[in-house]
Amino acid sequence: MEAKKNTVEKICEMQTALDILGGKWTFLIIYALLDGKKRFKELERAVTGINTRMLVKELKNLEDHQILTRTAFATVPPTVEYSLTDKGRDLEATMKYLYKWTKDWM
Amino acid sequence: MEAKKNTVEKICEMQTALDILGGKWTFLIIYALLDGKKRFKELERAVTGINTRMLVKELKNLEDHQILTRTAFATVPPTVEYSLTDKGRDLEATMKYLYKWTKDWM
DNA sequence: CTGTATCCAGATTGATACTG
DNA sequence: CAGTATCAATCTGGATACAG
Repeated sequence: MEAKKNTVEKICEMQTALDILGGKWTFLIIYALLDGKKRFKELERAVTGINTRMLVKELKNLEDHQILTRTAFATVPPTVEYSLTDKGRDLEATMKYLYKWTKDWM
Repeated sequence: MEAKKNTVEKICEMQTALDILGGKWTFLIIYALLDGKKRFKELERAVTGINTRMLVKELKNLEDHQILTRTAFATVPPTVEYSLTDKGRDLEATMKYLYKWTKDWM
């Protein structure tokens, strides 16, 4: 019989998740991809204020953790599409409630 | 007639919220307070890995934004209690889904 | 278009020591 | 217990310049 996890244990688990998701831009990038795949430039436009260097870095981070996938096409000029994996899309509920909170309180 | 907000606009709104919530420890502190008020030392123990300086700073930040309240009692030694406001407690759904995601995928 | 590389200033974080 | 103070290390932002 498994004991119910206490708050401290839950926080430790969430810490692992927030190591990945806790970046300054991470949530916003995921949110931007919820309505479908986007190209690099589209993301740069969607996530207002981010710069190229940070976007590259965050995308790499999220790809490393299988939250999104990167697909490159050998076109000229290059086309690269980013889209959420199942793991990434599963954050939709979290995002939806975070946005609701934003609307209600900000 | 109000047009439906597009993703870019929503991201801009969420940016304001994430300016407050996006700190490295913010979500964890709020999560720790969801099951009731806690003292400074209790929070320090609950949020594994945080140090005094950051906890002070984040608590101040969250208090400034009316997400939690700070109540000091003139005892020896001092007692200070932190608890969520309605605004803070309204993040419960977001937290619940974030924890669910953590359990499912980490 | 999709990045990489570099420089630099400023903000954030962490460890430690100390106060009332 | 509940913080403050201080210093060093790390992270981040913004402006370029440039490559495939």
